This record gives sequence, structure tokens and C-alpha cells, in this order.
Amino acid sequence: MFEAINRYAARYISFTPEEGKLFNDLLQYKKVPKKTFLLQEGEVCKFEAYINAGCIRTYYINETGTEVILQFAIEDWWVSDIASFHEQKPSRMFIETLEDCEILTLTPDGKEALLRGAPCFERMFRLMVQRNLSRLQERLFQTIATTAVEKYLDFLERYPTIPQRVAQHYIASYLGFSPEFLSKVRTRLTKK
Amino acid sequence: MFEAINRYAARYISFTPEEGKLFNDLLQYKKVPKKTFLLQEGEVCKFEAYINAGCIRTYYINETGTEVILQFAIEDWWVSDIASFHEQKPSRMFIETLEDCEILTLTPDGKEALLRGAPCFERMFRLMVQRNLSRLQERLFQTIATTAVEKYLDFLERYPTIPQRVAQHYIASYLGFSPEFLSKVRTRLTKK
DNA sequence: GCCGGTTCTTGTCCTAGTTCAATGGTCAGG
DNA sequence: CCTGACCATTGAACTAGGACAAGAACCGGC
Repeated sequence: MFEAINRYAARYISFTPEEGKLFNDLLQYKKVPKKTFLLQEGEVCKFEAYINAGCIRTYYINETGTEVILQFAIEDWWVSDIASFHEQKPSRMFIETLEDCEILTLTPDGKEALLRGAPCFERMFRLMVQRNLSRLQERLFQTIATTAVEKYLDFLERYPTIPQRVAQHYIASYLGFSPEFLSKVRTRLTKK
Repeated sequence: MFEAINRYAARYISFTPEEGKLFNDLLQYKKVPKKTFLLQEGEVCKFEAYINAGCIRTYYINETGTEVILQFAIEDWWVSDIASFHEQKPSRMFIETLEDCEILTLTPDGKEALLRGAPCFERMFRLMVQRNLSRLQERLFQTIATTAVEKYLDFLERYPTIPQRVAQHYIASYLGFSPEFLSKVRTRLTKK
């Protein structure tokens, strides 16, 4: 149950068995069926979740009802709305399972207790967030400065397993275009 | 020289005078004239810089030569390419002063020494990066899901001092549109 | 094995934003 | 005071991608 997440942590930091035990004790294991909301707009996010199995999407919705997918999270990823989680303020995001999932969650208090009892985890979280940030910087650049075809091809390269797991219109929403247009991009590509 | 940055740090964490001294001792003070590159594509980023005075932009350039501005950094902000800084790998970014600047910089070794000698700073950096990340998430959403007018108005609201300090075509580049089009958006707005 | 729902495709028309080119404004340097 | 850079504006022609509509394909459930 904890092997994967402990391996994950060990990739970032080294910790003693006691610290590892504290970490695991503070995690809650949950099974969640597909199409379940872990968070909806307006709620306060009360978890950071590590995914043992399954696939989850986080997204925003604008006034006109269009969804923009921020992230597809699969095995060995974390999901949360950090802003809402840390400041305990209402979120603007939705977090929804796309498959049946097994997750390990940390509450705000749990995280505080962990960082107090095993400060080295502070580093892990910093490095995690840092990776995320620089990835997102690249994505913003790409969103602004590249063509639809480039975006799609880059997505395939970067996340080769996702297209087999999620519906195509979700990918369109991630890339920032309409489902119809993604379809046209795809036919354009196969014709060549 | 260190008042501002110490106040900045105190907003995130509490630290002892000794820890504060260590922090300040590891910082290097620099004056940099305007239009100077602190980092260019291909170089490895060897600093994290806190801005005491001045204005700096970070940006990417794509194959066709279009610039995309990632950030305008002014007093009381940090600039760096974290990915390049931490993994000591070549950067894709440019970091350029737009005004004469006074900055305080930290080297990778300096940062390591700081975190070793005063681990509470780990928290400060985590919180900084976190804020940045959630801000960037919103911006990505906005870039994809809102109109040019909305983006521009939101920019004015969020960064009211920037337009007085930087040329308009930089703002266009930040918002992800052409200088001509920003001009048109502006006239459209003033006519109403 | 059929049925309702969802998902993907294709075509047509439409719009937000780009590109290019011309004009005038502003300001630093000689 | 003149000049050359750079910058903002405006207009005309163009294009990438969106919205809408209709049909085809693909389920999962009974």
C-alpha cells in the first residue's frame, strides 16, 4: 500500500524509518469510483492526494461553461488545489476521477504534523512544487507560442499513455481547443 | 540593504538573528544597468535574485523569433530560472533588466549552505514557489479561456504599476498577442 | 441483440486575432 | 535644432480556430 509512495519520497529525500512511519501513519487510504468529484468549485480543498492507481483530472470552468483541464494525474502523481489547501480558502477548481482510483491523502493538519515531526519532507514538497512550476511555465509558453499541431504532437510525446486512457475531448480541453478542432488536427496529421 | 529582503522573509517564516545573519551573509549585492541580460538561452542559471530596486523581465523565444514574456519582476520579487538553477542544466529563458536594478543574489552553493544552516528557509522557498505555481495556474486558465479585453483589464487590475514602467509591446507579449492588436484593444476600450 | 447515450468526424460559415505596410510621435545624442 | 531609433496607431487583407449542425461509430446495460 505504501511501497509506491515511499519510493516516490525516497527519490527526493532520504529519511529515517521513524520518519517514514510517521509519514505513512498520517496518510489515509481511499478507494474512489470513477466519475467522482474530490473537489468542486467553491469548496475548500482538504487534501493532497497521491495516486496509487487510476486517473484524475483537475479543471476550471469559465463563465460560458467551457472547461479547461489543468492536469491529468495518473499513478505516482499528486493532485490538490494547493492555493485552497494551504490558505483554506474556497477553490476555483474541480477535481474529478476519470477511472476507479486508489489514493493516499494528507489533510492540512496531517501535513503540518508531518513537517513538524519530519522536517526533511519540507524539501520534498518544495522540489515537487518546483518541478510543477517549471513544467507549467513551459506549457504556458507553448500555449501562447506554438501551433495546434505542435501542441498536440508535444502532448503525445510527453504523455504517451494518456490518450489510451481518456476521451479525446478531454485532451482537446487540455490543449485549449474545441473537440471538433482536435479531430481536424488529427485527420490532417494522418493524411500526411 | 537587507531590510526589504528580511521583511520579505519574515512574512513567510520566523528565524533567529543568527539565521538571519547567515542568510544575509550568503547574499551578494549587485547593481545592474538597464538592458542587461542576467541570463540568456543556453546558459546555466547561477542565481536566484531578489530585487531591491528596478524592473526585470523573463521571457522565452520560439523558433519564429516571437518573444513570450513570462514575468515582469519588480521590487520585492524574486527572479530565476528555477529548473536551470536547481538541476544546473542549460536554460531556455532570457532574463533581462528593463531599468537600472539593485539586486541580491544567491548562488546554488549559497542556497544549499543556507538550507543546511537554517532549514526553516526551506519553508520560505516552498511557500514562494507555491504562490507562484497557483498564480501561474490561473494565468494559464485565463490565457486559454478568456477574451483579449478581459485579459488586458485583468492585467491592469493585477499589476497597476507595470504599464507606467514598461513599453506597451512588452505587455502585449505578456498577454500573448501582437502589439498592433493590443493597441486596437485599447482604443476599443477608450471609445466606450 | 437492441437501445440510449456518449464520443468522434466532417462540412459550412463566422470571428478573433495576425501580418504587413504606412504614418506620426517621442526622445536621446550630436 | 536636427536626426535616427524606437514606439504606438490605424487600416486592409488574411488565417487559425470556433460554433453549429448532422451523421457515424461505439459502447454498456438490460
